[in-house]
Amino acid sequence: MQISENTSPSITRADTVFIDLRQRIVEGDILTGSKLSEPELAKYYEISRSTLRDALSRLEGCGLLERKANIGYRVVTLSTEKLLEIFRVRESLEGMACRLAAQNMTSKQIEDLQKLLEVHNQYESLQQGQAYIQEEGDLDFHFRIVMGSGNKLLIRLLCEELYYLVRMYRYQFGMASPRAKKAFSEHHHIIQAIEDQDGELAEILMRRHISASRKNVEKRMNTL
Amino acid sequence: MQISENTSPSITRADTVFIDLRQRIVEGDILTGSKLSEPELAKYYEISRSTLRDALSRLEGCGLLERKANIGYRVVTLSTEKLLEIFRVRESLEGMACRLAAQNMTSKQIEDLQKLLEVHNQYESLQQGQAYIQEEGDLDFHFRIVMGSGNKLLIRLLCEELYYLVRMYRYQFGMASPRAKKAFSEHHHIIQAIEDQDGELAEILMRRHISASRKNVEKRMNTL
DNA sequence: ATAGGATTAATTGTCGACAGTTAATCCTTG
DNA sequence: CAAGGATTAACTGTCGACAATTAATCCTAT
Repeated sequence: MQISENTSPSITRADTVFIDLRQRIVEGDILTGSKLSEPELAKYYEISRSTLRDALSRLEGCGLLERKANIGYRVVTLSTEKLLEIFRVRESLEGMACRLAAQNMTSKQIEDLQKLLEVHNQYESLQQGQAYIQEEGDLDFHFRIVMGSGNKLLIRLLCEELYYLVRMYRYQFGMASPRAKKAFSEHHHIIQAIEDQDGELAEILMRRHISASRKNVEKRMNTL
Repeated sequence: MQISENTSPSITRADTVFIDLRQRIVEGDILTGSKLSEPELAKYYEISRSTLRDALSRLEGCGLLERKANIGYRVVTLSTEKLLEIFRVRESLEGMACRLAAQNMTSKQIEDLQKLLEVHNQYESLQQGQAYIQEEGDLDFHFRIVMGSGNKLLIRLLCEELYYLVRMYRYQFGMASPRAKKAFSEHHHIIQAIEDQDGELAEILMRRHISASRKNVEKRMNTL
């Protein structure tokens, strides 16, 4: 007898190490560009190298590690150029996600999204300029829209891969954007377009929203 | 003394198995949805399970295999729904790639692309309706534009991951499109926009080009 | 003293074996 | 004879060890 379609959540040692390493890399606990010593890490986690390598190969699949034959794994290096590349990809993918979300999101999902934004608004009025919470909230917003697209490939590419890189940049580059107020208003307009089931407009607004962030980084880059 | 920035091409056993398995999966030699037996495959390639698992984990990163804990790897199953999802992602990503290509491609790259199209044209006039060569040529065209974007993240996502899935669908679904002539003319228009460095138009044309293919599949799906 | 090369150490790639989990087989029972 | 459960077999997860490659150290020679 089949119980359900449940994806057996049997957790393995490699899984837990994978998740822990991912967080340490994203938060900069393991330094950008640093080489990972397999014996050292295996000892740290008290696991064998085989298990560790299983976790490492998955991190490579997420784009957080790079590997060279006979040399080993390194944490990816961060650069403004790469960050701009990420913005371009996000602009296109999230634009599409937003278009699809406008077609596919249920009214309950939209309602939840609106509530989320109200919560963020309160935080914002409480702690003016507190970039951290705000930025995390921003990613929550984008996350939900991607989920709302219903496109599993989009969800995998963005939520399970690219967003970890994005969070890595925010942790380590300190993306305290001066666009806080504007960004909030843009979020509201995006939700409105989704509520109106206007996919075309929703895509345009999302692309502008992300494009503006990119230009903001470009501008700051040029003033340095 | 450093010789160069050369990415040491030291090939490993896992590399060769990875490449060979990828081809066998794409071409359907290993059946869609089938479970991979690690002992069996290791015996086939005359390698240990460790080495094999290294190759398998990389194939999972490419989206060609799926893995469940304590159960193993399976070849991804193909479906029309998934194919449509791929088209949506391609539409957005390749649209952006085309926009960037219009800004960044050198005149020599553009020239080569035009020559490629001429070659395809000759093939087409020679062998009317020979879908195979034509479809491969189509992917060549798209491949070069993505490369021309200069965005390494885009290149990785499309050329090193998604395009293998696309080729897999073409091999196994037999995507003999009735759009041959139209597609050729669309390619010409796209190149023209790139040559004019009109990124905005180039993106629109590429998106329409891919969207038309998607609609073609949707139409055929509804008639079944 | 330094540059170059040989030797040593350390790290990654690969292997085979055992442990834990899942699937298959067989037996029992209603 | 079918259904359920216990037993067996097979497979994946994990481990430690050896081989091949890379990095570090030391020695030699100019």
